[in-house]
Amino acid sequence: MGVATVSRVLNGSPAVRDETRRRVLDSIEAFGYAPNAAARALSTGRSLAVAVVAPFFTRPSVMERLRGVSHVLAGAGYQLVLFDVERPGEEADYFRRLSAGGGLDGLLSISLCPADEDLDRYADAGVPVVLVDHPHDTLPAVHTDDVAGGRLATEHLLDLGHRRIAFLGDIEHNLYGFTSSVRRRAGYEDALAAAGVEGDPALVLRGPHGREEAAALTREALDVPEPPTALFAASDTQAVGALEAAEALGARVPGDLSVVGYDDIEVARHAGLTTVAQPLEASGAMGAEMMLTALEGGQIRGRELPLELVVRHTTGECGKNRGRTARHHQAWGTDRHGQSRQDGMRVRS
Amino acid sequence: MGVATVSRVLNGSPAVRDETRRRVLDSIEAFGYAPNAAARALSTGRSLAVAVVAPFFTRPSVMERLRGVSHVLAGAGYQLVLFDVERPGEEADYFRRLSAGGGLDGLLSISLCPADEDLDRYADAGVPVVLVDHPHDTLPAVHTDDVAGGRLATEHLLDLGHRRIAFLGDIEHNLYGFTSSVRRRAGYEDALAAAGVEGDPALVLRGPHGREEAAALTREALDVPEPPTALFAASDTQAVGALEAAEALGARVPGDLSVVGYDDIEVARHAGLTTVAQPLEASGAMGAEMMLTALEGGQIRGRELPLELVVRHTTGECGKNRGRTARHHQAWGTDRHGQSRQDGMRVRS
DNA sequence: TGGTTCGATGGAATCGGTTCCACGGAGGAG
DNA sequence: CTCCTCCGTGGAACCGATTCCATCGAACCA
Repeated sequence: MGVATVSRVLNGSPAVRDETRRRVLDSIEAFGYAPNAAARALSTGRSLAVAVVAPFFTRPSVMERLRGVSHVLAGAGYQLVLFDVERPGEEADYFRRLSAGGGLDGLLSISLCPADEDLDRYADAGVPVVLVDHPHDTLPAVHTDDVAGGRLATEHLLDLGHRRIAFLGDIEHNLYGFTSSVRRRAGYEDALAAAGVEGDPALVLRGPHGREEAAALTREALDVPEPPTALFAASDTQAVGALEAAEALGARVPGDLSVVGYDDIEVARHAGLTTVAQPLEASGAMGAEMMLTALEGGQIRGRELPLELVVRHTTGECGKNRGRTARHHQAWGTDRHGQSRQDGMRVRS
Repeated sequence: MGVATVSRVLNGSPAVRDETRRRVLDSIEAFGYAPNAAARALSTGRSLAVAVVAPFFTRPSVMERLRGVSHVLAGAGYQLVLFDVERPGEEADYFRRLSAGGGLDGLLSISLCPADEDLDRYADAGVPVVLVDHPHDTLPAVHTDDVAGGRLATEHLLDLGHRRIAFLGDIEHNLYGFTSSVRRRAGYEDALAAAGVEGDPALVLRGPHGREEAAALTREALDVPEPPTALFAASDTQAVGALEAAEALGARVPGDLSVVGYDDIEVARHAGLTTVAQPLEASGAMGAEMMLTALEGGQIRGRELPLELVVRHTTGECGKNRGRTARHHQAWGTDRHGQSRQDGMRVRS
């Protein structure tokens, strides 16, 4: 039994007699032999591992995407190497190091994008790059139409009769390079303009991403003579912060303030939040599928996923002071009235 | 410039003249050279990667532990290879495959434990194994005293005058091999016995882990002539399910039902849940530190982390029908009364 | 000035696979 | 019967690092 034959058996080559194959497998069993992954990687030039870079713990939505990625990669026998971006700027480090021969077969980036310089190096090295939740001109990306999403949310509020609608989002040039908030705001302004509502700069709130920060901004915005009657937050996390602020000020939701979020993360379902839903887990799964195709040498193109407005219990008609205080809406699961809290009415974009 | 010199420069060997080092670095820059990770791994026998196996998405507490692991490993320049256990039994597959030369330097298992057979193979291969959230006789493990935690929670309820105290936990022999629920229940029974309260089998609720399942069990348990006045859940997820059930039946929390959870995951802070807190992120970090020590050839021993009872707003004195309906407590952040919802009173174990 | 030591450097073996290529034997055709 | 083909198998080169060991030169001491 030469090494070549053993290798052929291990790799399922058909050019081995059945009897030989059996003999080899028996010996492998007897010796307790296990192939060395590093040697195989060196020889084949493929490590069967994909790097996944993202701010996993900073943004809950990213976790749900990761779940889809993990499922698909594991199913295909690929290893998932996790690079968590804890602080802004850290991702640049990862991207640089990975482009310098990290030994990974592919790079999947969630909500972030490598610098052009690094992208060139990936291209030179033949390492495919797939983006999830970040549009790109040349790279294959799984994304949604943030502008349409912003419009969808704002139109919903306009339809309910609201005219003083606040926007709550991220700082425009944040250090992570997140850009979705900017586009969602563009959709918000499109919708306002289309409805002939003049935008009020005082109603555009922006700050670092986070529940607390969002709550602080909302408290300020509500504590004025003529507060907004509705608010569109560029993420569910920020929307939840807004709900918290409304509660703190004794404002009823949706009676005094209607709130729409974005993403439909798990907490939105629990909070009964009306929100723009995008398929989070599916986006990760799709990104991973694209990565697999690219790794097999196939051609891939970016894909856009659909958005859906999920109407739950934090939005209502303007002026009707029905509704309870905000905290009443932060209830779990189904209520006694038969209707499920988990799923509200769904409206396709 | 021989290959040996280049290698020495890359590995920071002092046996290189400064001028030579500079010349080598210049050439590396000029050629855009990047070392091959697989070749290095083959040559050194170390891949600088650690496998982390856990049911990440099934249990929120595991995510928080992962965060600690990720931070420490990244800081030490190790790669984190994620193996998510989606379905019971899947972990056995992973453990087997990894023991068969996965090419990883170490194995860190969260809430799960490999079979003895696989452990033997890891030992033979010289691959260190560290357990987090799972006690073990021989393996180094980061764990807490679940029995003491169960006692802590139950004593709190007893101190408040409760006598009919229900326990809500996992099926004893669940397919994942989780055992913490069993030990927490032991602490619960210890505390009852010590207080001279006779246990009632009808008050011991067990089912598959999950919010919905917990809610269903609690609904049944409350819908009897003489329902329990308090409930200790073996996890926050289950406790939240119990809160949901209480709300559905119109039971006030803590007026009609006091609820204590376990873990202190993020949702517990938001729900104002009284719970037994354990340092989740720190447990992951500690496990990773231990792994690093083992990888450097050091000796490591298991460590026990402290528990703490965090009293928030879901527990109150027995018989006092104060309190609002359950949903009132599911509020975010701080309220207007000055006291922070995030942190309740803390009681050391 | 010659010999010795020490530090810097380069050549070559090594890790453990995959795969090209050569070889041997069996079977079919002329 | 001989030749050719084809299939199964084994030897050896190769992937790209690390590292042992030999070599070379300079410095130091006698």
